[in-house]
Amino acid sequence: MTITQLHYVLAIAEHKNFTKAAEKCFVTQPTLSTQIQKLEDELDVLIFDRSKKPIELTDVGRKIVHQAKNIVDESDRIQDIVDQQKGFIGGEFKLGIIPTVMPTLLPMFLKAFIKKYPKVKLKIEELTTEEIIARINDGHLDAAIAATPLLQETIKERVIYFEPFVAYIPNDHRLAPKKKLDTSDLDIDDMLLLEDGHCFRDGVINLCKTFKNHLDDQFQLESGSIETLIKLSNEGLGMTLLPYLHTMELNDNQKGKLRYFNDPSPAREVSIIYHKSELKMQIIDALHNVISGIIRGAIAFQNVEIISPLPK
Amino acid sequence: MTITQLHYVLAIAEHKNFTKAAEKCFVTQPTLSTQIQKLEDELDVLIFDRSKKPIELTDVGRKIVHQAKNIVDESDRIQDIVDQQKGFIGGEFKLGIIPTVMPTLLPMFLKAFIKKYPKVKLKIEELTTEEIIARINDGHLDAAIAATPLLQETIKERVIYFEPFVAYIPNDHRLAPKKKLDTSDLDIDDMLLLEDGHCFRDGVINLCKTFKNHLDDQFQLESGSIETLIKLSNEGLGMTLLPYLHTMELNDNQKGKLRYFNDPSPAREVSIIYHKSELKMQIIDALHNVISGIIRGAIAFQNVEIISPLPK
DNA sequence: ATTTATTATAGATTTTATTAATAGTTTTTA
DNA sequence: TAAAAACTATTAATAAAATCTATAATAAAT
Repeated sequence: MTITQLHYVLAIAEHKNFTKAAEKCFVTQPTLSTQIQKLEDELDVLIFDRSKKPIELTDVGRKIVHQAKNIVDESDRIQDIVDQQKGFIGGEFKLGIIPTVMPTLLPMFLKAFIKKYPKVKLKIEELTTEEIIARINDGHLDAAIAATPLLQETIKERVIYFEPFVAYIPNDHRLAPKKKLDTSDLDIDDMLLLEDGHCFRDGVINLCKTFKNHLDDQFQLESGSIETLIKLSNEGLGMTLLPYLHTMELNDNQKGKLRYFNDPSPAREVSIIYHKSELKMQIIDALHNVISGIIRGAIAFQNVEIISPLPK
Repeated sequence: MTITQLHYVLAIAEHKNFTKAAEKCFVTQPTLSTQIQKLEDELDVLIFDRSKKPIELTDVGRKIVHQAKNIVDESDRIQDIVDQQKGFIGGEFKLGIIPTVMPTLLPMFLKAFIKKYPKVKLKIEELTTEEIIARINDGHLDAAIAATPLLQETIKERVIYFEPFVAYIPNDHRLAPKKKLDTSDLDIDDMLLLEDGHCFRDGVINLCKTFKNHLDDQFQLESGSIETLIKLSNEGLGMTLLPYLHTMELNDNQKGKLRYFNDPSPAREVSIIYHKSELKMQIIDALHNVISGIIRGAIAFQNVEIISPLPK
């Protein structure tokens, strides 16, 4: 049994197709077939059921794939150990970021990071929390920046900052006269929300639900971006809530519509999250250091109340 | 990087000598040298410091060896998974047994076990608890039978039975007239003990210490076997304590000298212990089942007080 | 029935691992 | 300090293997 064979097994398990898996492994399909057969001979079990289309795993196959993933992960860590020893921070690193964090946070730290760690090839993808969790678990992401806590057994979280919710209220709104808001002022029914799948949406709903038991499921309007929410609000279609960092680039007219919350302000917790196997931990450390160093200047709220980003 | 190379690394780390390691791996020394060099080239670090005699690990080397052990363990488990699937119980299995359990327990279960699982090649070694712990941790033992609890982070325990302590008291001893004993009757100073290193000795000391604060370190006599203790006691040199199973093969005259304890009788807990990685778990299960099935007929004490087998 | 998609097989080629013999070190011993 | 002993590294030949190209076989889809 070789580690290469295990890589092949994982690739086939993922693509359910010898030919595609072979491409991903940069070998020809017969190579893959032969190696899988050799492994199956050696173990004297069938790992794949080739009679089904697309190919399926046998029962033992499923367990073997799971174990193979362990072994491949653990063997990747040998290179990690060497890198750590040498103080080498480099290589490809796949980072996911949720949509409501991406446009504000990324410009703040990206330049500083690639300057400080030029050997890291960052591949950044905008993904929802749900997609991020799946991809961290299957190894397609090395880490991600998301709202926490996520209560995921297999994923570790390291808090970067707390970002308060700020209300954006049109001039004719019932709350416009108030200088500061309390969470009890909020009413989900005149709140503009992001569309389904955004955890910031779920955070806002959770916040409102704390003071309202039943949730009327027919919201008037939903949007895919915070910029749109602001424009809709300007049209008098309702108030909305913004993450603090989004308020920094507003013009003076828009800033006049902002209303902050009384302490403890509701806030979301933004963390760098990664698989519990802690692969590429040096790069995760580096990211955490760069981001929290930069964010410390821009945001420094202590007395906040964390709102869960999870739906329901 | 191949699993074979990792095996080579582990062998050299263990024997601190390329030539000996090569023998253990059933290859020639140049093969080993070449493979290690290839691995060192690939990782671009030195794993071994060949300037020292005997050879030493570098700092990274130590970490790599530790990780290599993980990987090799995890890859062994693939065969385990297959065996489990097939219901196959076989292969080599190295079992350690402490000296005070060996002569009584082994004859009881060995025959039944090899009859029920003829494909398992049991290799049994008599070892002290300390040796057992070391060898389970470094992988030289698959499991062992020892007195517990051992409070070892890396080792799991599965209780097989509780074995009461029984006093063996010469006719002229001050306790001889008593029908039943209490632990408070015991005095470490007229107790015949096994020599250092036996956990049964430590158990007896712990038992006596519960009622005596300071321990006089000058015992008159110490012996390496329980049979000798009985003979010494017959000579009037003091009383001694025996594990219950040892009392079953005494002759009638000797049985007359036995005194049992009032409930809850002091007892030792005898368990099958194994590394937390749970390799070869099917065989461990099989052993546990056979032994507890057999022991259930011979020993069935419930109301006992477990005495720790650990020194100090 | 024909096409398409997919895995298996065969034979040639390249790569890799292994060995035996030996060279080059370092350490031990006389 | 020289000789012997004990080790590891190197070399060259050989055996083993992994991989490739080309092709066959097979099953599903049209």
